[in-house]
Amino acid sequence: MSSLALTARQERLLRVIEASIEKKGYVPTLQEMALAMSISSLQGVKDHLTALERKGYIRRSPGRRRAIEILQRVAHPEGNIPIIGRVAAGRPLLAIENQEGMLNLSSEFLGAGTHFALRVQGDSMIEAGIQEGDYVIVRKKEAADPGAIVVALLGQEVTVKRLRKKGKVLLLEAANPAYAPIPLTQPAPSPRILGTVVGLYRDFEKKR
Amino acid sequence: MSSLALTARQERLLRVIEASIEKKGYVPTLQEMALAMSISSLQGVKDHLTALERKGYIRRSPGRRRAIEILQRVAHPEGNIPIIGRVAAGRPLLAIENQEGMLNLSSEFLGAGTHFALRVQGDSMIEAGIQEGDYVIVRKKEAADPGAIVVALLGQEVTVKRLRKKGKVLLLEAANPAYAPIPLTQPAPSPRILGTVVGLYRDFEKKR
DNA sequence: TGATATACTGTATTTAATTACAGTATTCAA
DNA sequence: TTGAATACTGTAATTAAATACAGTATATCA
Repeated sequence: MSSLALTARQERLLRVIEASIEKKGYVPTLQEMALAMSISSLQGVKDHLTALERKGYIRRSPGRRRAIEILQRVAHPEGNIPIIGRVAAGRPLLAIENQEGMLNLSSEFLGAGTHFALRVQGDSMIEAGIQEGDYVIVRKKEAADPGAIVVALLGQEVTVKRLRKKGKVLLLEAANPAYAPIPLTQPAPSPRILGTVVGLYRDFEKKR
Repeated sequence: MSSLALTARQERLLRVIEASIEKKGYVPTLQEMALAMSISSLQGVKDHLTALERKGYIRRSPGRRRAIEILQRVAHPEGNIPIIGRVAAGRPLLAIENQEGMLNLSSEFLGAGTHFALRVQGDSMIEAGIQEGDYVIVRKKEAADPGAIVVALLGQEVTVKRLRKKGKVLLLEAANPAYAPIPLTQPAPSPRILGTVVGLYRDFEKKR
């Protein structure tokens, strides 16, 4: 199901169409697209649409007005958060290595900010009701308050821990007492907080 | 923000439009609406649209094609599951008494069937990782396999329990050993299974 | 080095889809 | 008891918007 890559202009147009559907609820006209893309001729827009259709991103019904069906989105819709499989430690700060899927939550539950979901491995937070296989919903944020459950990068590994303050030092503490707490002021590679856990989703059916 | 009530035909038309947007991604034409409504004249459809606009359910841009914006939905969109506050025991089988909000999950997580969400009260399932305040996502189903976590109606109360089979009798068992198991073959009022717990959502922020 | 894709401008034509007009039949509240 | 809203049929006129045609320029690949 891998589609051909889009050029910058083609992707831009697809985003314009997606934005109109998102905001207004209907497909824009060629003239509206041309305006949004700063193209004076409708033929320019049409060429892009033809390319988008050929590449499998949209489907048109010839002749009919505004009959563009989006088969494959490029922009994340509002409230759709990516489930990431692996977190890369390099630059940019949080590169999404392989996106495993999407989790859609209504935005009133998410609040502001950028979110991602992560599948929990291991049982270090079992005492806090977070089990292996659960998806934690994380808001990207490099600082957090003591007491909050955070996602932190320890070298190459990503862990879910509770942030604690012991005197003056911040600790990453597992809810399971079998794991030792890790001070945040550790020598290289220093642990880095990626975000705060704001939600949790568990699938009782597809859990393996 | 209370709008005027819709007649049966007006509501039907609004559902037709919503269905097209949901499925195809764009607004249907008057002729398509007429076909779906079994109306032979476009004027009939137009009259309904005028009524829908006057009542504040849609917004049209005069003259422009397929420029219908839905301001207020009547049907639950795909993947949007209602969070119910109270479950009524009477008829219909599961009347939604007061809807507290909506939880939107992408349908690949939900699978087929009708779903609703319920806020967990009490700690009877704490051992299974289900805490007070969590939202359990339930698929409506009157039967369940032993081992599944179910939502059952006990008289006027709704509880989350695990279904067990002991010999020939089915039991509703709390994960917390402090609670005694309840046999399903109990005298009146007999417990009734409302559905199977297929998912769980926890909000770490708004939890009170 | 010629073929093919991208990325447009500009005008003319066509048609899908809305709008307009003229009616009919019920129901319901003032 | 009449006026207003709902719920349509049927035809004709209009126009928003897609399509068609004829170009230009650049980049890339084989």
